Amino acid sequence: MDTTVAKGMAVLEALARAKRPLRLAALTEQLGLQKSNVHRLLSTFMELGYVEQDPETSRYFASLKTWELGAGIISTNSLRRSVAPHLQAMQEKTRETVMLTVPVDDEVLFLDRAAQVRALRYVPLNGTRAPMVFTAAGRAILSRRADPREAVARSIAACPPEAGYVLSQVLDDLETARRDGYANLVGGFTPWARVVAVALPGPGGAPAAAIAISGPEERMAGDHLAEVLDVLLATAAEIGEVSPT
Amino acid sequence: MDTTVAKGMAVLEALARAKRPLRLAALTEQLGLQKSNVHRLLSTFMELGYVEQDPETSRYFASLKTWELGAGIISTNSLRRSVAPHLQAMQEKTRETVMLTVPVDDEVLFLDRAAQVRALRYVPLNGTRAPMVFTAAGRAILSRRADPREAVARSIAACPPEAGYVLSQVLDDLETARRDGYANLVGGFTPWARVVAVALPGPGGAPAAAIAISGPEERMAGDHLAEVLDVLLATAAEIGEVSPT
DNA sequence: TTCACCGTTTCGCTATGTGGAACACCCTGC
DNA sequence: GCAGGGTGTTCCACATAGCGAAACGGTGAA
Repeated sequence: MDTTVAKGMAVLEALARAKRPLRLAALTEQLGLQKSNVHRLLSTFMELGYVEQDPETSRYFASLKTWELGAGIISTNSLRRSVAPHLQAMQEKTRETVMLTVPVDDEVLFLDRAAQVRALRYVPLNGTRAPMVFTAAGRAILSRRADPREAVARSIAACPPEAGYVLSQVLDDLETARRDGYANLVGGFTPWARVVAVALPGPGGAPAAAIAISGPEERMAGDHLAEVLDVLLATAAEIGEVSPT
Repeated sequence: MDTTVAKGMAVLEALARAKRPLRLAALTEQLGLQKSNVHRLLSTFMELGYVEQDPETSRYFASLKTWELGAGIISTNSLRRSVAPHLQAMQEKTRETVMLTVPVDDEVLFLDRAAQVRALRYVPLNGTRAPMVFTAAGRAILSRRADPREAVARSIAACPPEAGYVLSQVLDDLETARRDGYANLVGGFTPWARVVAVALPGPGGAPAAAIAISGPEERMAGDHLAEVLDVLLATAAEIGEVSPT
């Protein structure tokens, strides 16, 4: 284990997560490292171009080069590339917001989305995470897992207590989702919306991703909801098996 | 200078840039490092979650966690956030592809774009770089610099020789762009397109970004081109000064 | 079977990063 | 105006953490 690299990545992560430039002191405290240590790491990153410093406030922030790093990955991500056109098609057919997510250790990660421009701000940004049971996509994935009990319990613990999720109830919901072939959630991570989602199997059959369609609760009902579900399930069948990387 | 971190970032960068998982041997050769050294760095990154290994081929690739790192940055990038709505408006008015770029050491970095779905694949991906003089956006920025001669020369050297750019000619073009208030380029980084671009001033007046509109050469002419230019210049005026971070 | 190449592991050496402390520079409030 | 606490930055002796040559074990081709 290369501790210097680990510390460095912790610094970069902290800067990337922060909404605004950070003081050196804030970083050292947050990371529990030595002042001089953090300072040298920051100097190194600045020399490499990954971090910049506001000359006035001498606060540090991650540069666009750090963004480039990730942008290169997502552009070659085979899952996103293969599903993207289907997302577009679904969006055009339903006129609702559609999303692609993948499971990452008890959370779902929002990978891609397609939406009308005006609706974009109501959708989680690409790169955000949410507890699995807090989203329809996560529930669709869990409902396809062999033994989700443990993961569900951990995931519930990660949800805000106001959600009031209890294990038995969520497990029942998952069973329903399993039978129906899709998950249906209202009042989760996007409180204003009803979201329906279906898991995409990876090689071996285990769920490797999920596609979801989201809309205002009052609109996601009746005939329109039925139509949305048709599109969702048909698209999932069309995509078939995906490769998780 | 923290050499371990520098080596680590070089490894991550190589993995992120690669289109497919890389062999250990390929990495060591490409980076000129020791086999065991690269191996330990990779192990560290795997432990941290930034790198994964294909269990069958034992090839290494950067994980989605690496993408998350950058995704966090761009979502809070004030330049992109403030310009994005203007990009959308320009796209809707002109029906052409519009882009936002920033200069990064003699290159332009594509930050954001708005396009009709079908046209998306003809546009550089977010996160791509191109030599400044090879793009209209870069030329718009250079034309607003006090003394671009040196940067222009370096940038020409970075262009493919087939482009056949010569210093005096490019400097003339820049002078024209300076007079007109916009750059106009055909046959550059996107060979099939005519691109017009205008620089956005940062605090202090130095150009800090550029917005560009791109379309097929035959369509970007006559009245339509005039209209496109109107929209471009009006939007730039509307945006005014931007903050470079 | 042999050979060549690959990823992985080991281990002694020393170069390298460590962290405590001192420094220089604001501010702010007495 | 001057002491005080707060910055970010620099310094340096020490020991540890990373280095790299070499050996190992597995796989596939000749």
